[in-house]
Amino acid sequence: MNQISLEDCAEENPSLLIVDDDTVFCGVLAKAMTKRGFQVICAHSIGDALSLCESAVAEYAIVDLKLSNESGLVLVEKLKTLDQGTRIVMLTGYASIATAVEAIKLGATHYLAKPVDADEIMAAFERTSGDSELSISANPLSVGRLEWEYIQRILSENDNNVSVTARILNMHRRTLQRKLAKRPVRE
Amino acid sequence: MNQISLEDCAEENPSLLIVDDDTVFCGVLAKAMTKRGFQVICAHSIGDALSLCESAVAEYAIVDLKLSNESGLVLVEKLKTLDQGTRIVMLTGYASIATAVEAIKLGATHYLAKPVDADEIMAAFERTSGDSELSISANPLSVGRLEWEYIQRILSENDNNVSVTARILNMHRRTLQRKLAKRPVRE
DNA sequence: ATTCCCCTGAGACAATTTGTCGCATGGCTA
DNA sequence: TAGCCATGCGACAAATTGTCTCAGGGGAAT
Repeated sequence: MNQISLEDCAEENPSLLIVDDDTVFCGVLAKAMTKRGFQVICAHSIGDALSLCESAVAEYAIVDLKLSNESGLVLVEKLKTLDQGTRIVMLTGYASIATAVEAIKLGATHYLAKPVDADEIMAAFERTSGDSELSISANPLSVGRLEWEYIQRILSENDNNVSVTARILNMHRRTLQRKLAKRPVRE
Repeated sequence: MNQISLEDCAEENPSLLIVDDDTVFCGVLAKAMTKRGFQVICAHSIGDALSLCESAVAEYAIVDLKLSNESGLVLVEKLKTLDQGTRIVMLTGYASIATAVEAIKLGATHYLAKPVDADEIMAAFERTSGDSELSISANPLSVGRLEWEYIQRILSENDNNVSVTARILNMHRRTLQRKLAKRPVRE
């Protein structure tokens, strides 16, 4: 595939903030993005990220949804507050429609499910709403996937409280814990 | 639990546009929403919906993603162009993260996967970004119940062919057989 | 009529997933 | 500090699934 370039940018080397608690992943991605012309900085927690942004807010950001016990969503919100123009791509291994909706509403530019490669992230940064012809998938979600999406939705509607969600869903907390620990069903 | 009310609205009966090519679903939903105080109008295609909006744009809208061979996404875009204030909930039996992201970027207020009930839609209209405090989840379906509803839908969409449905749902035919043999109850 | 092909119901048994309990930790509040 | 609740996680039994297999029942093409 062809590389998507950011040559059009006024800046020579746009700044990019990568926030993920997985240091290995962070490193790999940092390298790939540096090669694509970004000036990369990494952070592994919301606190780290914010202090790094004190001096200057990054123009681009890649934020993981699940940061240890914090939610990347709050970081998205804060980054957007600091600078409306920041383009943020949310990344996660536990993708769900519920969190995707939240992320976009909070101002994320795009939302991608891991695994992703650097080119996909580049494309996500470039994307503007409506410019893609989305073919509507003809096949419904698998039951496993449906369950995952539903659980994520109820969970987010209940402030991520596992115990409450388990009670509402009429399932055992232990079971919910185990389901949440797994990756969403491959589609 | 307690019903979510829209009493706060200036209007006595806010107008609601429902767009779905499934006339049966449309009818059922229209009835449910009327009971909840909306002045409901139904449309079964983008063209219908737009001509209905010529005189006055609805304050609320429920749009199905898959309208025959059209995409509900373009309708979302148009409705938002006509009136930025319209609150739109996107609905679909073919949910995906990609379309959810697109819908929100185009201005939809929320995005829900079928099956849903009227109370969930009410909650979606109420919901504002990031704010999960007023989570007044009515009485969501239990996961078991959700699965049952979903299976029934896919099954009927496939002419009650158990084998085909099992493949689509990515589950074993034997398992589907067993689930179908059980009572639909379990709330 | 016979052969394919696909659907269906159902038994049996192993592989997984859940239901339950229990326990330790940590935050919040009276 | 005690009481309450949420959370993570180990352990083991109970229940559900995954697999395989067999025995029909149409329908369509030969």
